[in-house]
Order: sequence, then C-alpha cells, then structure tokens
Amino acid sequence: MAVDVFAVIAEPTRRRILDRLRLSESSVTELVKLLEVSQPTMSKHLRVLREAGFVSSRIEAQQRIYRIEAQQFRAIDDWLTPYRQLWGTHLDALERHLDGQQDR
Amino acid sequence: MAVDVFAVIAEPTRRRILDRLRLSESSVTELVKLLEVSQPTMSKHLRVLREAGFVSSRIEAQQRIYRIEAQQFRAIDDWLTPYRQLWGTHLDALERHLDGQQDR
DNA sequence: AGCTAGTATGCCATTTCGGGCATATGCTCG
DNA sequence: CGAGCATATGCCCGAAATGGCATACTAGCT
Repeated sequence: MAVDVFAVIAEPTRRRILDRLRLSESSVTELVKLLEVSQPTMSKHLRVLREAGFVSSRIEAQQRIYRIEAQQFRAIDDWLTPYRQLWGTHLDALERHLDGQQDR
Repeated sequence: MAVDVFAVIAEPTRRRILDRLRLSESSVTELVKLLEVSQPTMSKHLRVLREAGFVSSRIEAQQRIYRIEAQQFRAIDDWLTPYRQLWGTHLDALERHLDGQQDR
C-alpha cells in the first residue's frame, strides 16, 4: 500500500534533500557532502523518497543520479486546495469557477 | 521552539480533524462523535493543532469551540511554491514574474 | 579475477508518538 | 456549594522511525 505522502515530508532531512534536488539532480555522494549526513542515512532517506514517488533515480556508471518528481507535490497541492479559500487566494480561474461563493 | 508544521499534519487523524473543521467550527464532543475517536485522543490532537497554530479555540459555556486558522496552511503553501514550477502551474502572475526561466 | 568507488541494506539502540484508561480541572446551574 | 457535563492531563505501553556502524552488493577498471 502506498506510503503516506505527509509522513514522508515530515522528516526535516528529507525536506532538505528535496530542496536540494529541486535545484539540480545529484548523485548520492554529492548529496552526502552537501547536506552533511552519513551515506547510509542518505541512502535510507532517498529510498523513502523514491518509494513515495518524490524522486526517481537513474544509473550512471556506478552512481545513482537522483532527481525530483512533480507528482507527489501535486498531491500535496491538491490536499491544500480546499483550504486555500481560508485566505482567499485563487489558484487560477478554475478554482474561482468551482466555488462562486467565497469572499466571505 | 516552534513545532514543525509538517510533523503536525503527518498524523492522519489530525488531517481528518482539519478536514472537518474546514467545513464548520465544532466543539470537542461534536468532533469526537463525528470522527469516532476517544475524547482524550481528540483533546490531545486538538492541543497539538492549537499549539501549532492550525486551529484556535474559544470558550462557550462549558464547551470549547474549535475553528480552523489559515496561517499555517499558508506556510505549507509557501513551502510548496518553489516546487510548483515542476509542473508548470502558475499561482498567479506574480510567480511567473519571479522566475522568467523555467519551461526548461 | 581482484580491487575499488559508489550505494544499499541489516542490525541495534534510542527516542518519539499515539492510544487507552483513569483522573483532574473548569464551568454552570440548582 | 454540591453535582454533573465538557474538556484537559498524566501515566503507561506498544509501535514505528531514525541514526550509527558494519557489511553486502554492483559496476567498471586494470
């Protein structure tokens, strides 16, 4: 069964990894150096992120290159959507269309 | 020190509470009945949500009426913002303005 | 084939967290 | 002020997750 998207991003280190991968794809070793965590710890977090669909990896020589994937961020964005009316932000015309009320 | 917003919403029951409070404010007892959790458990989750700023409460007779607060949802939304370019959604004109690159 | 760089996995100890149950606290009313 | 409803808190236990460390795995090079 699918892992809980929110549980995955609850981990601070994993969010740092995502923040980094958002800038560019990286190998495990690069991430280890950049974020200053041990290599096993990094691999474990990457596994969680990968299995949850936040990142994907490809093999290049003996390295694994990780890159960010949009999908699960959309899931979070979707969850957030109904709450957005709390502060009156409109994502785009679509949302405005969906609920004609709002605006207190 | 401030609690971790993401850790707070990592809990499924807490998200259910938020989903409910988004519809209308409620007393603790109402929430207990609606979500079918024990009263102490409910109070504990509400405490976490309250201390994290997701909800606020007011006293009415001997009841505590809880209601949702926008603030922390904005925080999550803010965190999400830089990732949105991953799937090319534009929140509004402002974001498009902020990063003229994108579109790989 | 052996060596090595790069990465993953297994095991352990520690900590954190959620739920259950009992109980304390607070408010209201007779 | 005593009773009762509404809610919060304390304590305990079990489950899960994280990091450290050692080690296994895999591919490329000589």
